Amino acid sequence: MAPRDAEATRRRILDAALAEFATHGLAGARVDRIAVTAKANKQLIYAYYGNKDQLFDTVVEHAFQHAHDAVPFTPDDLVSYAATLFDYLVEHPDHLRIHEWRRLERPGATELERQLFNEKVDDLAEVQPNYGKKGRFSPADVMVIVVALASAWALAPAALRDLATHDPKQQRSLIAGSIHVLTHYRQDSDTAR
Amino acid sequence: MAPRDAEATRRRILDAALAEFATHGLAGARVDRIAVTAKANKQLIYAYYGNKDQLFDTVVEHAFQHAHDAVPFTPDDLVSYAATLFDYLVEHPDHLRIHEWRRLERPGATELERQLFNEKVDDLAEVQPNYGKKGRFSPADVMVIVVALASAWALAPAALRDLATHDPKQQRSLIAGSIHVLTHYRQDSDTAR
DNA sequence: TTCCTAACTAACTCGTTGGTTGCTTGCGAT
DNA sequence: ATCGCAAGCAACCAACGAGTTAGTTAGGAA
Repeated sequence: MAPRDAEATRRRILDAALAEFATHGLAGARVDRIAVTAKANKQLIYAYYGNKDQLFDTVVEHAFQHAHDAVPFTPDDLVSYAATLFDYLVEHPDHLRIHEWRRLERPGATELERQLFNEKVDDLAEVQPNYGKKGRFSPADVMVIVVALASAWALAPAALRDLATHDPKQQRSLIAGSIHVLTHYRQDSDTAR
Repeated sequence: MAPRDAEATRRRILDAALAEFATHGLAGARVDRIAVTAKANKQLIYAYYGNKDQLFDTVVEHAFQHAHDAVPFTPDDLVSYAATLFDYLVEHPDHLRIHEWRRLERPGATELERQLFNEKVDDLAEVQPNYGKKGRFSPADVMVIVVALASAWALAPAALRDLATHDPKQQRSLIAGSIHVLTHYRQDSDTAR
């Protein structure tokens, strides 16, 4: 398995690419560095993944699938879903960064991504059909809030994050609490100024 | 004012740099492109701003100051603060992008940034001294939530954003409503699973 | 008018980087 | 054993891009 194992080499390259792209982004990443980290010849990167852009796309797709598999969606319990998503982001900061780079450097959504979100939103709509009313949260808007809160501390400006809680346990507790409140105490009047 | 106006040239370069960095980031930006856009000679960029990195830092600092001036902080009315912040982000997508790039490519906070956030958090602590209790939101944590919600739609994954409301008015209403609920209905028990 | 300085410019340098080429090496089938 | 082919490699290259240099032009002061 050690020598001449194409599959293992592919994986080593992909892992190295994930690390490189996560820290430097698409434009900042260096193919040579990926080759060194992966202990693979540079040419193999091109042989297996085409070019830098395609390699990046492959990394993104993998990260997405990985996250989807690791964080099961529970439309009837958004509190624990947010908590699980939060835990995932804490444990895989590289994946979060990859998605940020991707949003900035490669706008647009892949088919897989679209499909996974559609699925989630549909599941949510089934459980909470009343969301759809005017002025209320649509299922997709609910997801937006959930995702935003789960990544709130991770995405906060450094200067602010330094002032806030550093304890992940407490962060998760605050996120879960917020979502609990939001899903149970809905305001009736329009957002008074 | 047209010819040989150093101040105007400096500003043109800065504007061009903002646009270039906002779309391509630090690593992806091209100094030559900035020079062309600014209708200035490349050397002037180096004469006025040192090098690419310093130019980027200057742009970031300017954007930060601009946002701070445009969005007055109202610690006693977080709902309207969030709404105003949201409006600013909608009207200045470049500034939001610049700050994202900055978080990814130039970690760490500048002195100005630290100072502005300290100020806000202190103001908030004064108005809401009870926030500090254990398990509750500290002022900084409140700010984290407010910022996260104000930028929730802007930062959502493309595939999800496509499914959610596109109407900024409604987005703002949902943001304001969420913050209203969060600041008025605090949960008592610890985030039940 | 003449000088001096600041604003501005064109053309170059040179290290870097994505991508390629031609070759060698090991492994499994015949 | 040997043939065929996929896996792997070192060296190369053209293009690019940050930063520099040596010079020209405008405009105000003496």
